[in-house]
Amino acid sequence: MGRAPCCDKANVKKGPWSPEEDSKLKDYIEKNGTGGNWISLPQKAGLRRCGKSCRLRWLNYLRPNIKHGEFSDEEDRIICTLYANIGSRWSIIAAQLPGRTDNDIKNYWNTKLKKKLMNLLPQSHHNTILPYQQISSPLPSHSTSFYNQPNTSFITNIEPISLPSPISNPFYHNQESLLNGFSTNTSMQYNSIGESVVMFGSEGSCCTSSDGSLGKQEEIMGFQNFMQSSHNHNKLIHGSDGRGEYLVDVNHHWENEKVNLCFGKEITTGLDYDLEYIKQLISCNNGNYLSIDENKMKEEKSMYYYY
DNA sequence: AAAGGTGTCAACCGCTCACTT
DNA sequence: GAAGTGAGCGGTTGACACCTT
Repeated sequence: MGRAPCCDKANVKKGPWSPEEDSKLKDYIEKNGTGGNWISLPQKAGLRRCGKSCRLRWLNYLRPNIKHGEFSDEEDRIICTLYANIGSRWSIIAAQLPGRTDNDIKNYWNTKLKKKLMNLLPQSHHNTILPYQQISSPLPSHSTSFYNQPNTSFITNIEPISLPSPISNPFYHNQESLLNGFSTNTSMQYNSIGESVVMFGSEGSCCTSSDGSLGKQEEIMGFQNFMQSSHNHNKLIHGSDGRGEYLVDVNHHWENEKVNLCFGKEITTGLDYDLEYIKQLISCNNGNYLSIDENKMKEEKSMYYYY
């Protein structure tokens, strides 16, 4: 049985929006809100448009604080980093760029940024800008050097975008001063990697028990302590494990309870990483939480801390 | 100047997910 | 639990602008 259409296709207008239609939609939503029902909105607003079309027009063009125009180098960097880590989850990437829409970012990536990166990379590196899931070769072990990890290592080293260089890469050295607020009363190991990254856990293995559970708990505790520090809000956290990498913006209003909730749920599920990660991003306070999959926690893992 | 090629981006399509009945 | 429904998402399309020959 096919699905019922969301609107009467024969009686809705398609194609570009006229200024009059824009005005009607904007006026209606400003006065009445969306009412949580896009399907009925066009009729109420006096528009011969599909509800989905109205929603898209509002979200991508009419709503307040939409940013149009050139993307900054910083925005480029964030897009590249997130794309390398989570792939084409444009809505999640958009959530990290205030004023930008997923459609905008998607178009920008497909038409400009991807080419920009390609032009900067030698042919042999072109596959490295693919998100992790699309890379056919296995993810290198964390026992290898930082810049041997795919994607993120070179992406985070761009300012503006530049090539990865194992020789010139300055990231891999310890720097205790980055660990402000990070409690060392757990036995969790950590490394700091240059001025941009702090790695939670050890490179080879951060587990302190054979099954990894204790190390995991300690890692979480350490992470929580770290995040509770006033020094460490509004930062990007990059986590990685044997199969994937992920990165989240740490909300300024990070709360301990939410961290517990988030971690606790994740640790007991063992579900597919990507799915759960996305769910966490969506469900946890504007998508600003880190998720960890238990099965993957048992593998080599680390979290990197960007600022 | 005209034709063809390319780039850009707004909008559409079809799908999944979450929620309700 | 199954079916129905709406919201939201990512991939794709198509119209238009601009560039090249």
